[in-house]
Amino acid sequence: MIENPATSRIETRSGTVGAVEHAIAILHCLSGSPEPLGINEIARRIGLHKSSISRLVATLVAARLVERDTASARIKLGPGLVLLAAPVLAELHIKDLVRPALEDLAVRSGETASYNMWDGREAVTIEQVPGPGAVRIFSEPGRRDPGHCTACGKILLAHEPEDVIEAHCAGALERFNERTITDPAALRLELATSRQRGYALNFGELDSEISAISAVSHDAQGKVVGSITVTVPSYRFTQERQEDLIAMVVETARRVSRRRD
Amino acid sequence: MIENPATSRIETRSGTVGAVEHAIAILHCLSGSPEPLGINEIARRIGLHKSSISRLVATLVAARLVERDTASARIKLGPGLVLLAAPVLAELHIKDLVRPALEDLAVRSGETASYNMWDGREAVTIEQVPGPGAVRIFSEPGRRDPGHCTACGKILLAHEPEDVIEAHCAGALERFNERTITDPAALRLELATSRQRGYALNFGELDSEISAISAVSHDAQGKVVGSITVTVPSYRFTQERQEDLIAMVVETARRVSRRRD
DNA sequence: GTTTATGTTGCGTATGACGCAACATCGTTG
DNA sequence: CAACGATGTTGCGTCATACGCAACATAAAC
Repeated sequence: MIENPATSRIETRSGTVGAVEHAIAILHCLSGSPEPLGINEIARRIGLHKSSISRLVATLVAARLVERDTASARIKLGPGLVLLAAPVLAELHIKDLVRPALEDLAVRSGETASYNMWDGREAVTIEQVPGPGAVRIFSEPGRRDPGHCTACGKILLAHEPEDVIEAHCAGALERFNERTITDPAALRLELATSRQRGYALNFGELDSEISAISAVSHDAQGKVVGSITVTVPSYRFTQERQEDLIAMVVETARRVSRRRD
Repeated sequence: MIENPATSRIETRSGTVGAVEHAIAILHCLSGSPEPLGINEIARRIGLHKSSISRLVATLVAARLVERDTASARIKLGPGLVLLAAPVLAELHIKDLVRPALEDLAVRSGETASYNMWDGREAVTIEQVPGPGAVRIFSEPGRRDPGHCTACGKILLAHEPEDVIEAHCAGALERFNERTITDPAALRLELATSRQRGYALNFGELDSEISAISAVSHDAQGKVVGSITVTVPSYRFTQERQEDLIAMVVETARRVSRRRD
């Protein structure tokens, strides 16, 4: 029903409930935006009528999955999500396993360390520990990184099923600078390489001043759940440091992948 | 419209979208259950047909808000919730403000400290730091505590709007032992007292071996967002310790309520 | 004042969400 | 091994309802 270019896409699959898909689209839409959105803005992005969005939002507000910003009356994600996510977070051992590992990594590497997960479209920063240096990379939890031009995005995408990778490569690969990989074939190769060597690199492909290394972590069943990333100012990303940093990232990723719950 | 004891209730309000309410009911249902649930079990609790639940769940699975347990194929909350909650958690300063405060409190009090939020029906443990002692209270994040017989439940409920309090007092107040407050009038008084003195106490009203102290924390706008709780084995909850513990809890709650974002 | 943007609320219609029942799988038990 | 029970998915018809429209409210812009 749509051909709106820059929208959070809706595709009415069968065997699923449309209204709920729309509600979820709203959540993703808000999650993708750094600031609260108005009803009209959401309607524009999703491709539904104002009135429908208004009612859907009212439903989500009642459950506190979203809330209205006190000042602007615009809509943002709400505390109800934290309540629902709490047991999942506990099971993922974010606090007692991932966070200490990130702190350790940040100290040893001297750079910002983060933990990311793949949301089906992009990599999302879940947890982050800034490096000790004066010049440091800063990124808020919730930040989203594209799959074709960031270290965490590439390594997480590389571990998705083949059809997801294919769809992504075939889609629009936005160019951010001359380093960005925009050729589908080149990206396919890059992902395959990253997957088999166990880590992905980013040489300023999104922002030329920022480089990074990322490796995936597994859960007790061996399923990929997230990735450990170190983000480094490009001018510090020298040949000799790369080896050490890669080793640290890979080792940290393995450490948080501990067997057993 | 409720006479079903152990169900996540549905009430079809106007101006909202029914199907989405049902999907949210499923999430709450799963959140309330310590273990994964089958389609039939969910259908029973929500009061919808198997087939409807099946389709709703399929929709939620596609968005990874829920997932199927690898072993049992039953349904539990999924990692997509973590992705959505990440930005909200950051804004609530759980990691950089609440957690350190809890660690400090756990050390100083020698008891388990936790942070809880109200989900509209019960108090939910968001973050928790076990005490240093050999005998310690343990509670998983995601754990839910009733509003009429726990410290965090009482203090959070006491700060809800008047109609919520009234509805709760008028509802079924389950008796767990001889200390549980089951008289509506007594509960109303208890809540009012707790609110005005700034903290709530629990003298083994849920489990006679467990006592607790809890005080609310505010956000930058002064709105109540959660509560700080210390949980103490009842045999250690002596008169002389109470004063000190109360002071610590109240002070910690104020500390995490810092003005400023 | 006029004008533009933004959000909520009846209202009719056609879409689709629900319940039913048949069909698959399993796991269990005699 | 057959027979059973319990569980989950999938057409199918129908009635509820989610959607778009348009009018109304508010508020901001110039």
